[in-house]
This record gives sequence, C-alpha cells and structure tokens, in this order.
Amino acid sequence: MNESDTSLRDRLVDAGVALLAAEGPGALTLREIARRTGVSHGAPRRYFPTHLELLSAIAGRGFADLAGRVHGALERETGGPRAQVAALARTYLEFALEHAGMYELMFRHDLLESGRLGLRDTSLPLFSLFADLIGDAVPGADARRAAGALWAALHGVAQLWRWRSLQLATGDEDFGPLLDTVLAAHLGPEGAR
Amino acid sequence: MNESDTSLRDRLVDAGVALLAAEGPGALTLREIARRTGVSHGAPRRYFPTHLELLSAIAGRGFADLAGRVHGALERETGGPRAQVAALARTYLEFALEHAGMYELMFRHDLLESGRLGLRDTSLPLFSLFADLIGDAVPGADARRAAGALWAALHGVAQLWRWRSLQLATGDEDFGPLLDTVLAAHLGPEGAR
DNA sequence: AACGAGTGGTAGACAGTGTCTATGAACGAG
DNA sequence: CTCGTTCATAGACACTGTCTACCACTCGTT
Repeated sequence: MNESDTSLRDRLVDAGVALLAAEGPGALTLREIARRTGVSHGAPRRYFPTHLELLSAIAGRGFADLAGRVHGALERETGGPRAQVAALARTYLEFALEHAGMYELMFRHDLLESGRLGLRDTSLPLFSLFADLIGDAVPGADARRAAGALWAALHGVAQLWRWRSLQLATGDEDFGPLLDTVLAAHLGPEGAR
Repeated sequence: MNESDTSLRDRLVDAGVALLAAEGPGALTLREIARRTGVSHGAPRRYFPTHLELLSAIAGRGFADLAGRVHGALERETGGPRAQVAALARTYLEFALEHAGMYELMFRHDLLESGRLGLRDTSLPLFSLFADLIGDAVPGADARRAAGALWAALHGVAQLWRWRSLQLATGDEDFGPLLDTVLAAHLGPEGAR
C-alpha cells in the first residue's frame, strides 16, 4: 500500500482540487471525489462529516496558495509601496483568472462554512498586510477603508472579467489597461508617490 | 379559475421571485417552485425546457427591476453628472443589499444561460448610460474603461459586503463611508467637477 | 496467547433533485 | 361528431448528500 502513506483526508482534498481545476465547482460532488480517490462514497464522512466541510478544506488550499503567491510577489518586488501594491493586485488577478474554478469556490460562501476553518485566519492577516502597504503607498487616506475599496475593485474585476462582462463593456481583451485604471484611481496616477 | 387568468409561465416566475427573496438561490428548485405554484413538477417544462431557463427568467425580473430603479434615481437626481453617478452607485448598492438573494442569482453565471434571454439587452444599455454619465462626470478619461472599473468596484463592494468581509476588514457597519471612498477614487474628490 | 474495543472503510437505504416519456383531459376547427 | 393540438399529470431514471448497519483490522490489556 504505497498510496495510503498519505492520509485519506489529504488524498480526498487532492482529488477535489484536481477535479475543481478540471471541471469547476459544480463538479465537486462528494461521491465523485470519493470515486476519484478510489474509496466508497461513505468514506469521506469520517474526515468530513458534511459536504461543506470537504469543500471548505478544498477552498482552504486555494487561500493558502493565493497567500503564498502574494507573499512571493511582494518579496520579488522591491520598487516601493506603490509598486508592491501593483504587484499584489496583478498577482491577485492572475490567480483569480488562472485558477478560475478555485477562485469561484473560494467566494461561494453558500458552499463554505465561512466562519470556521481558518479561512479568516488566512485572509485577514493578508488583508492587514495589504492595508499596511496601502497606508504607505497613499499616506493621506484611511488605510483600511482604502484597502477595502481596492480589494473590492479587484474582486469585482476578477468576477466580471471571468464572466466576460467587462470585455464586452470595455472592448478590451487584456485586463492590463483596466487594472491600470483601477490602480490609478485608488493610488493616484502612476508617477506620483 | 381566477388565478389562471395570468399565465402559468408568469405564475412560475412569480413564485420563483418570492421563494428567492424568502430563502435564497439555493431554494430555487424546479419542484419547489412547481409546488408553490400548485402544479405538478413536470408542468414548468412546457414553458422552461430546462431548470436554467426558469432561473434565467427569474433573474430577468431582477435585471428589469434594477434598471427601473436606476432610471428612477437618475430622473430624481438633477445635480449634475457627478451627483447622478453617485446616486446610481448608491441605488445599485442598495438594490444588491436589499435584494441579496436576487442579486446573488443575477451574478451566478453558472445558473444562468448567460448569453441568451435579453440579460445582455437589459444590462448593456444600462452600462452604456453609465459610461456616458461617467464621461460627463470625469471628462479626461476613457469613459468605457472608467465605467468598467467603477462598476467592478461596486460589484465587489456589493459581494464582499454581503459576505461581511468588508465589515470585518474596515470595521464599518454602514457602507456609506466605503462607498464615498470608492466614488472619490474613481470620480475625484467630492468638490471637483 | 486471546480477547475486547476502537478505528477506518463498505454497502445499502432514504428523501430529494432535474430530466424524460407516456398518458390523459379539455377544447376549438372541420 | 371527430380529429388534432394544447397543457398538465404521473411515473420512471440516474444522481445527489446524509444516515446507519456492518465488517475487517489493529492494538493495548489481561
């Protein structure tokens, strides 16, 4: 038995992540995940008493992944706060678009037990980091409010872009110009500090 | 028979809208809608061959309702383009928060047959109107892009606010200040024109 | 060494879902 | 009167999430 050296719990989440990437959140049936893991449909119940908890564990992988990418991008970008915010924003958007299914799941609060399971513990510190950067990048403003506004804008772009509404509305085919517009609006024009 | 003078088609959508307001998108089962309309579970099929089409018809009511409110708000507000954009934004957000279930459904593209069914015919003109206003309010910018950015921000605020993430992040309990932040970012500070 | 208790997974049942199909009632046109 | 057409009913099917009874296995205790 060389595949049970990783626990069934992890293998279920692995299968879920793969299935999510391949077919989207709608395909994340409990039974299909069990099937792909090679166990019976009742097996997941021992580790995830309910479907929501399994989905939440899968989404947790997404939050951790996103946090890792953001931190990586911030370490790579050393051009001052404004450039760091821009890098963070671009990373966030790229994640949302490249991992569309995962991103969708992460914000389907009806599928996740929102309160529990460290989602808060993963994304709140990330937001605080974001707010600190914004505070440095645009010194005058209320940092938390400004960060909330920019985050909302990014989330909105991610969502509406994936649904192709923004391409239709703006005529763009790349999200770069729109992202620049958003950043300029929230951080001031590019040259400023 | 005094309730069949409105067609079954309309009664189904009515029941769906009511159910949506009462219990959210998850409760919008074909069979439950049929039950509440007082017909068998197979009856809707004649008017809505698939579940998605019924849901799309329900969402269509939402788009029409939103468009009506926006036009009403614009007629009521006569203080120039910037004030009109602000009124539109506030109306949009209030709709999203007061009709949370409907708004959620309207942007669940996995439940709607996005292309078809005049959603495009309802919301694209609305967006063009929006872009024109923006063009008047902030004359320098690319109107479509600026409108797209602001729309995305509004959508993001609506979504994250409902999910209570923004309250948690900003500490606010009313979305007013955050909305002002968003508007100031995209339209310039309040006094300007 | 033998046993009893957990642990971890199986398999079947149940109510509920969306879709499909066969059936039947009502009704207007010829 | 009869034939078609329209509209709704009812049952079946495969599938879902949850629940429960069962069983194989391991491990610590006596």
